[in-house]
Amino acid sequence: MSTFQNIKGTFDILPDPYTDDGDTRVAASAEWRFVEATVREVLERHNFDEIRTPVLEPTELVARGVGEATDIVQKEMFAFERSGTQYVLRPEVTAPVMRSFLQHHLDQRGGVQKLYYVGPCFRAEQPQKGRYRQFHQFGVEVIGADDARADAETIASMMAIYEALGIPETRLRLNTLGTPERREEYVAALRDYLQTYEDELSDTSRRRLERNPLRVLDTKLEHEQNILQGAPQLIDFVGDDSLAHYDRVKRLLADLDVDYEEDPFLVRGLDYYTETTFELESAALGAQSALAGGGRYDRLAEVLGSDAPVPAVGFAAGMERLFLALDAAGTERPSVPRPDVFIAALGEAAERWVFRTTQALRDAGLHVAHDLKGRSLKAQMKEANRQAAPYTLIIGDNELEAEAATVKEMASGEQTEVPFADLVEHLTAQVDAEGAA
RNA sequence: GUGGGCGUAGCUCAGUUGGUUAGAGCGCCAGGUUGUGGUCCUGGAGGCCGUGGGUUCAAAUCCCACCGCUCACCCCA
Repeated sequence: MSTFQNIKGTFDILPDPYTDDGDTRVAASAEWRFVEATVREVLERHNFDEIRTPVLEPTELVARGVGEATDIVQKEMFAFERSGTQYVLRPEVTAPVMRSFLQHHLDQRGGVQKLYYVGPCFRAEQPQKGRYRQFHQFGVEVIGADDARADAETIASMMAIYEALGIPETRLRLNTLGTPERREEYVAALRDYLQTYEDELSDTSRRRLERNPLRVLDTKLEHEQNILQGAPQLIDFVGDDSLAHYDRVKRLLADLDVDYEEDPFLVRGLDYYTETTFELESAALGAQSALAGGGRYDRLAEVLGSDAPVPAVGFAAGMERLFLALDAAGTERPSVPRPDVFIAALGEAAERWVFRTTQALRDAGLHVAHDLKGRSLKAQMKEANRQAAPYTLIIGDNELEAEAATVKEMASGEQTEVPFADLVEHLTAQVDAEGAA
C-alpha cells in the first residue's frame, strides 16, 4: 500500500474492471473508450462537431453563467486564486462552451453551431453512488437557433445515444419554464400559496421556500405533494409564444416517435434555463436517477456579456450514471485488447532476434507482445496464454539455425515452421483471417 | 453539515465463550518438463488484523477515541 490514495470522490480507471468499496463496478479503460466512441459516433452522425475547452475557467464565468444563487456556486466549486487570477475547475460545460462561442465568434462559421463535448467536471459535493467530485460528462450545445427544431434535435440526439448503447427503461420528462419574466411572476405566486401552508412544510421545504421556491416542487413527501396539487401551475403563467414553442417541440418529438411525459413540476437547478426543459431518468438507478438533463438557455449569452441575444439549447449527461445503467442492463462491452502474437525467446541470441522481429511485426501493424525479464520458456508460454494471444512464436537456437520460426496456434496447440522471410506476410494473413471470421 | 453501514493477504471473505506461530478460495511466483501455455500436483512469497489508547496473564476478538471508506438526506450529471 502506498502512503497515498486517490482523493475522495475521485476514482482510477484501470485496464481491468474492479469493484470499489461502495460495491460499484468501475469499468475498465477499454469500456470507457468504447462508450466514448459510441457517444462520438452517434453525435457525429447527428452532425455535431467536437469542441474542447479547458478544465480551468475563470471563477466569474461560472458564478455568472451558472448563477450566484445555485448550490454549485454557493458551495460546490473547486475554486482558488493564484497571482491575482481566480480559477475554478469547471463544474459543468455549458457556460464554458458559450464563452468559447462568443470569444471566437463561432457564429461567423455560418449557420447553426452544433457542438459536442466529452470530459471531466468537478463539484465539491458529498460523494455517493453515481455522484463524484470528479465526474465525466458529455453533452451538446446547439447555438444560434431559437426554432423548436433545435430543441427536438437536441433531445433526439440524446435519446439516440442511450438507444445505441442499449439502455432500457428510460423515462423522458418534459416541461417548459417560459421566459424568466413570467417565471418570476409564477415564483411570486407560488411563494404566496406555499406560505399559507408554511406550518405543514418540512424544514427543507421551508428553507427552499426562502431561497428558491421552485425547488419545493421537487419534494418527495406525500403530504407536501398533496399541498402542491392545489398550487398555482407554472404552465398557467407561461406566455403564448412560449406555449406555441413548447407545442412545436412536442409535435416534433411525436413525429420522431420519441416517448415523453410532461411533468409540470420539472424545474432545473441552473439559472440559465428558459423555455423547454427536460430530464432523462433511469428506473434502474436509485438515488441518482438522472442520466441526463438539459433545455433551452436563450439568456446565457447576454449574461456572459454578449450584446446580442444568442438562442441556444443543449443537454448534459453523466458518464458514471451511464455506466450504472449499462451495468443494470447487462450490456456487453469490450475488454482489454489482446495481442495478435506473443514472441517467446530461448537464449541470448534468440532474445536479440526477438527484439528486432517484434519491432518489424509492429511496424507491419501487428499487436505484438514479448517477455521483458528473461524468463523461462514455460513462464513465457504462461504469459502468452494469460494475454490470450492467438499465436505464439517460439525462437531458440534451432530456429535461428533453420532461419524459420516455430509458430504455435494456441487454441489447437498446432505448430508450424515459417521461414523468417515469410513471417510478416504469414502472420498478417493469419490475423486478418481471424479478424474476418 | 446530519444520520446508517463497513475497515483481516492483490481480490472475495472465514476467524468459536478473548487462548500457541492469524486462515481459506481465487490471483501472483517457482518447480513437476535444463524447448512449450491452458487441466492437474507440489512448494513459495505476500498481513503494523485501519490508527492510538484502555481492560486483561493474554486482544483480530471486549471498551473508548480518532482516521478512512461508503450509502443516504440536501442538490444534481
